Amino acid sequence: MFEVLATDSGCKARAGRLTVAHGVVETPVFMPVGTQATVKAVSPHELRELQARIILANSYHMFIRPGLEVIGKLGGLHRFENWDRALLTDSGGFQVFSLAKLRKVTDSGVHFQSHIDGQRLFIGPREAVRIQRVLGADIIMAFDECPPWTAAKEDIDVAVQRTVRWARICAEEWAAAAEIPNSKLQIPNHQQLLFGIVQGGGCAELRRECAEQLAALDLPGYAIGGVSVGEPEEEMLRAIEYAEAALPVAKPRYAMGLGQPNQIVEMVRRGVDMFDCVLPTRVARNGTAYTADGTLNLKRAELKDDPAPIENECGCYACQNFSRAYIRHLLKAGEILGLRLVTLHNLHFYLGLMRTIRAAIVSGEFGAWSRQFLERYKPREDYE
RNA sequence: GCGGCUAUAGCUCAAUGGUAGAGCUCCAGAUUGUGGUUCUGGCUGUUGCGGGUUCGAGUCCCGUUGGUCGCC
Repeated sequence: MFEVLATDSGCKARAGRLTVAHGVVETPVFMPVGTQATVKAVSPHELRELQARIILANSYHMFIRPGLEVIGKLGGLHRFENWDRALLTDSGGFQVFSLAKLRKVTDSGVHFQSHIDGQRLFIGPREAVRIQRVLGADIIMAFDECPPWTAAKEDIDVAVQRTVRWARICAEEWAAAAEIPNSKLQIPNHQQLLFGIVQGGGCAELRRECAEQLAALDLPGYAIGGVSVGEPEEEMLRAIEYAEAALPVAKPRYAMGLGQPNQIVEMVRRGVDMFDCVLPTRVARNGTAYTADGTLNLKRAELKDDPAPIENECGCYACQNFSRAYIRHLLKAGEILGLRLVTLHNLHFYLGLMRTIRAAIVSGEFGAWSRQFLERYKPREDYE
């Protein structure tokens, strides 16, 4: 299912191939985020044209709306959203911690209130796997506890122990291919790959311990979670290094929720294969485009009569057909096309970046290429 | 023509006779397992104009101009 095809001589970057039920995914890969069974502002047809090979959806959101019965009845998430390539669902762990109003965490799972209608619900490791079996994604995620970056070390320790315990239960449930109530969709177990999630905050020992415990389960892949939760960039990269060092080389590594283009290059260098991040799509909706030089705020007054495309060398639909002046006008006027064009551009940028990275690794030029890229790319302001 | 009301930031409007403000717009930022949201900053005034009263006037008085409503 996963093969490492080439490894850089100067760092841990590798080019790989991940084979799942709905196709082959070449890594390093960026996965556009489609939380509510849609990558916001773009159609599946456009995603195919952008050469997206795998996208995300979110169990938590699907579970509370429209609900599993609906998706089960409509034949699973692939058919529901008309996406025939690879699909990954997040377990809902993160959302329970970031969105739910009230929640009570016990060793068996999390009791919480829906952020939509206040309905009281429960998700634990077994529930998370069952939900994701109904949804039917190619890759499913273990149910984890994602504490805030600022949490005390004891609390992070508790989260790590729970996350490991829950991962074992998820693996059990996954292996058992249990009956799924209310589902017409029966997916053979081998068609869904379960990924474990490493927690441990900024603590080297906890990251290592968590990664080792999960590695012992011999899951098809591993994610690094508990990042993109407000930590400074350097600490984030260190957390990635701690986790990566204890993960099996032969399995894909997925950095959850990350990151900026320069951060992705840094993480590829550290051996990460898979990424998802809302930035290219979210920031597009606020009028910001990614370019090889950094971000460009398209609402800026100085662009009001600029005939140039967002980015000169870009081959995306927006850049091939429209000026900055026009796109700025659409954004200022609140027109939907503005959001769509910037989203298409940003996804084109991210997906193209990954193809370039992969080609550089394969040809042995990744070290030189990445230095050049990081030299030119001016990141957004530091977090604080 | 007569009478009433009214005139304050680009817009809509606040401000006991005591340092002219708010919302929106505009400008500049933020956003990392989603947030078309939201948040943080910033610019802008001969208070229609001319006089007067007062220690002090956006505020009170007189005149004037524009707007608006009503009446011959």
